[in-house]
Amino acid sequence: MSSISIKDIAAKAQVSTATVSYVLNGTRNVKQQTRERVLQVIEEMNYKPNNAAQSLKRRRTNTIGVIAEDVTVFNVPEIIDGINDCADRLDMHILLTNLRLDKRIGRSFDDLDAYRHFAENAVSELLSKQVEGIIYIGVHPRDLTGLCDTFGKPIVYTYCYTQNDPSIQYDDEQASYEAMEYLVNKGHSRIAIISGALDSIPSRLRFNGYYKAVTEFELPFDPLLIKMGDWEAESGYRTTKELLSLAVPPTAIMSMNDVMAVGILRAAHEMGVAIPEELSVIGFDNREFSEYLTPRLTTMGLPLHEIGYEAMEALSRILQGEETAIDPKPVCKLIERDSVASP
Amino acid sequence: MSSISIKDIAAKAQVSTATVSYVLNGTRNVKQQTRERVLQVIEEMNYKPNNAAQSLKRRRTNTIGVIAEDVTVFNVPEIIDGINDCADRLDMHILLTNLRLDKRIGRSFDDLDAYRHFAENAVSELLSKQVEGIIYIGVHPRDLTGLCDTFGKPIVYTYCYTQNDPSIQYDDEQASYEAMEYLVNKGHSRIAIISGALDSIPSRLRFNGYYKAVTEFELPFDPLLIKMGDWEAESGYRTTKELLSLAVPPTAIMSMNDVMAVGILRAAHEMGVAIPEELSVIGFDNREFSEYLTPRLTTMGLPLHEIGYEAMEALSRILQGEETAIDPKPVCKLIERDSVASP
DNA sequence: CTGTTAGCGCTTTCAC
DNA sequence: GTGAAAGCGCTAACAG
Repeated sequence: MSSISIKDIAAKAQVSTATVSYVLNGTRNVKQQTRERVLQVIEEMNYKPNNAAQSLKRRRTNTIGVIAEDVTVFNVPEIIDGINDCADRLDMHILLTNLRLDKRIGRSFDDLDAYRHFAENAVSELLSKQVEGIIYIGVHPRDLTGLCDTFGKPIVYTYCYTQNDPSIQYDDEQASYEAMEYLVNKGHSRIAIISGALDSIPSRLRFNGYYKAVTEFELPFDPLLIKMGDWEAESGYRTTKELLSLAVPPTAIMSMNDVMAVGILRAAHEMGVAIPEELSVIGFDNREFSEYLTPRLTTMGLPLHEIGYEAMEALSRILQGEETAIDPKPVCKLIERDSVASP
Repeated sequence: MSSISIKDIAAKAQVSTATVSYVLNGTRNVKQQTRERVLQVIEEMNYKPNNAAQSLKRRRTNTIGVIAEDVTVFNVPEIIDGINDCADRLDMHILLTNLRLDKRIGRSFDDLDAYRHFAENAVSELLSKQVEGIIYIGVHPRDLTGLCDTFGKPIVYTYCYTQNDPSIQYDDEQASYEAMEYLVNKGHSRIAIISGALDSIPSRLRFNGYYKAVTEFELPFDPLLIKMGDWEAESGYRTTKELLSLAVPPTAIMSMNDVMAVGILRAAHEMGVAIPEELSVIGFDNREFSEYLTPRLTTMGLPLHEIGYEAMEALSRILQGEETAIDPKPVCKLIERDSVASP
């Protein structure tokens, strides 16, 4: 604890503590000469106002809490970065809590009870630290209704949602549709899709985009081209083998994530099918590894930075008591690389 | 600001604020019945003690600051996770500051002046928030001496260092040596190495390990097997083409990072050299993508979680005033996958 | 076993 | 243009 306080500054500069406070905050006019003297003493003594005392007195902290389900999961750091970006601009401060869910409970996301405890503790601690609002970052898009109570403090969810609170999510359906549109424009019509786990929201939404594209572009609809994966590479591998063994195989495959696309690449390689010459592949997520694959994977990039930024902005607006204008959902952006060609 | 305070609880429970404080902190014996009444009121009113007031009074925050140069760089999240892990055990709290260096100044790491400003601000803010110490996480191992002054507060650096402060770093030389040892045990003796940028510390250290292995295992020393890369995939690609064109090409290549290993794989593929049958490859860093390459890359994994954990522990010991026992450096761990075979 | 009260470091009203 | 002093919410010494 830097034991040097406003009193020390006041004494050394031969003014009252009030005056020191005034020059510090610019709350009132202070004679030029006095101000300079104070400033100099502050500088000399490396004085830093005690933020706890300030908050206590001001009854404001200008701080919001961020609860991250797990900072080591791929989507989280970039979202945090977006929040920081916006918070810096708004001169807001961030208190980050890492729930460490992946390490602590593994993948049992659906069992709210398994981690309610952690979430409640995090909220409680943040509230105790007088945050003015909270942003909750999920590791997987899902319904978190009833996870925890914030006792009236505003909360914004991102990369997940609840039925009662505001949340910022990117547009999965549009992304899926746009990926299809890209493939169609390249000349494909026999396009297969490999889904993620069926009980997941992004899977459902991305299916919607797929069907919408199939309908709008009047593509031949063939149920054989629809495969159920589980987000893991192995499922991409297995289903691709099936797909390529079809009497009339697809000319393109859209994978609901990049990891399964790895399996697609592997299966095609083994079967001597050249990508993109004989088979186009498009992934989802723009994971870091996607550009290191051979061929470099074309994929839908998630607007992670943007949803973080928007979440912060939304929370800030709520704190200002502004009308919650419903912004358009941030959209995914296609990253064109080398795994797609015309058939 | 949850306007409900200890006074409200005291009034409703018909005791003094002191008593409330005592039951809250267990600082003194309170009659069972009284305690229960107080606890119940607290529960009912969702009372959370104001942490700012507590800190002010206690003159302790139990909080340390963490300055991350950039949370979106691959090594940082896992280090943060390690810090969290240890902090949870020690019942310490973390204030995380993200400098966003990668986005703000790009890769000009060596120009301290370009970001001194950001670092100083971060320290200043943290000090103002009464942190008891600081951990600084770099995005690249390098000398940061003179970056910023912490005015006497203890600071521990990790994934970077200064000449005057404690720092936690993993053992690069040992890792490089061990990778070589692994290759030698597999039967290789003509082992090439592709370095990172020459002005970087890890490059130098990893060279040391290489030379040490060459000497100890009495490998034939051939300068032609030593290639200068720059950490990027392209340099791995280029140098591998040179290596494979040698009169007597190497049977194994050790790459100083996984990204350059991608270039190696690509070059070998183009030249029709099978990995691992005709050429073994070992990478460095265990980046997420390394297991998605074909073949899955064998690589040296960095003990990121561990250095975070150790940094927290070291700082804690310093705060306790304990002797700074010099711990052994955390060591890298070989991740055996499919890119290495016997020649 | 419980209460009274000073005071942590700061901001801000009121007075001059 | 400046200062005195109250009080933010809490803890802990002191008193009973």
